[in-house]
Amino acid sequence: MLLNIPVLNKVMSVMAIKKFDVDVVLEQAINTFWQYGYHGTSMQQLLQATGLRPGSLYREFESKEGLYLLALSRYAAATITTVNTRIQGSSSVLDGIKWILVDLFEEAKAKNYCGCFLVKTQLELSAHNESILTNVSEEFAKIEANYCAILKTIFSPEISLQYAKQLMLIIFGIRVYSYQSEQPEDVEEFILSILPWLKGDSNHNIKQG
Amino acid sequence: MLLNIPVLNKVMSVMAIKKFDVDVVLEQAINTFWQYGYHGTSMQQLLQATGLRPGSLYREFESKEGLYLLALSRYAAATITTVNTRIQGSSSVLDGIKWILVDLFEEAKAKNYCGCFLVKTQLELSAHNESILTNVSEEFAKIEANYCAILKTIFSPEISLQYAKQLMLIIFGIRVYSYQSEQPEDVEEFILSILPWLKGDSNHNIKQG
DNA sequence: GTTTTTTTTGAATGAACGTTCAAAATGTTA
DNA sequence: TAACATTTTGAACGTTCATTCAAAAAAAAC
Repeated sequence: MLLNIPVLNKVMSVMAIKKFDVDVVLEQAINTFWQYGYHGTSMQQLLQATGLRPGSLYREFESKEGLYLLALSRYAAATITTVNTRIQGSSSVLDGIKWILVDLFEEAKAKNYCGCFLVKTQLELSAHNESILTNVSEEFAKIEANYCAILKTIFSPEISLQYAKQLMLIIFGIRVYSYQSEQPEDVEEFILSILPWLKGDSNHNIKQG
Repeated sequence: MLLNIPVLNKVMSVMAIKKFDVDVVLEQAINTFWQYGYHGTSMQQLLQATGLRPGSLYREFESKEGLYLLALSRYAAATITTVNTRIQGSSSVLDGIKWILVDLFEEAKAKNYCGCFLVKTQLELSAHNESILTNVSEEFAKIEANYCAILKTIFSPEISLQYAKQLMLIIFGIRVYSYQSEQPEDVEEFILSILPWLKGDSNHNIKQG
């Protein structure tokens, strides 16, 4: 007897099977929107990128905006996952954060560098679309809170709040500065000169200290 | 006898007088593009904002892109002017720079905060329009060079280059971070914690020192 | 195998887009 | 005032936009 898992049950009993994979389509939509922006991407482009026909796309995502919102939240979730994976894979929290920042600079060397999808959305739609923008703000808040929680494992709550704010600002800075061709010669040194507490070699900021 | 100033001469002898002031129109175009972006602004909006008719606008600026390019370079020029005015009006170079940064945070409290027109252009059109983008890159280079020249009056050339890069990155950071509602409690302290050399109370970085 | 349910198709829709240009208006010259 | 030069007007152009929906196809149910 089959388990009565709702999704599974639905697939195996009532629904006709879809030809396309929603996850794949969303990934393709992210890449297109990320590169060209909301107003800069036409439905034509999205249809070509996803291989869907208008009817299928609209049945699944309701509208261009609906598709954008889903793409955006998926991107945001992936961002936090990437951060946490980096931290867990590092020998220390501070080392992990440092590498996240170095990675951002490295990412910028790619031929089709796109910056940050969330930042681009924030700037492009700040005067336009409220429903998308509240989503972006929430995602930024989540990301900052995530950094804060990470920092709290080694710093006091007050210091963690302060450093998380610094981190967000620096990340935004890197995301925009990276469009310019000339990067600092020694990226790591550059980062440490702005965020000296990443060195972790002084102990005057250690938690409860 | 009238002086033979070319522009004046042209106006008073050959040309029929225009009803609109190009400077004013450009200012209105800047505000519209700045707020809604290139793709997010329609010619309809521009016609309404400037009060011009299609024919007049196209005769003067050739195209939407032509108008955008002029608006952009005008904005960039104003940016550098603002910076230099601030520096000249301050008791010291470092104080001037500090106030420029504080001003950026203050600016963000305005109801219709628009961020930086150049940054928005860079992000929106990075995958689209080359002719506009090369302009943006050049303007950023000019702004960084201007900061560098200012810093060279008190620091060594090497240090000035390094600090100018830091400044640009932090300014980009502020420009994006400011969209978020919660600013640091003490903005000045926040700035000094990221760019401690702005304090100017240590002398280990002084020019030729 | 027939019925029922769901998905896909893709031509068609009306609206909005950036742009044009002949005609009218305006200002200048003689 | 007549002839000329320049600017303004605004309806109209062809294109592209996001979106729709009746019909066809496909899968599931019985």
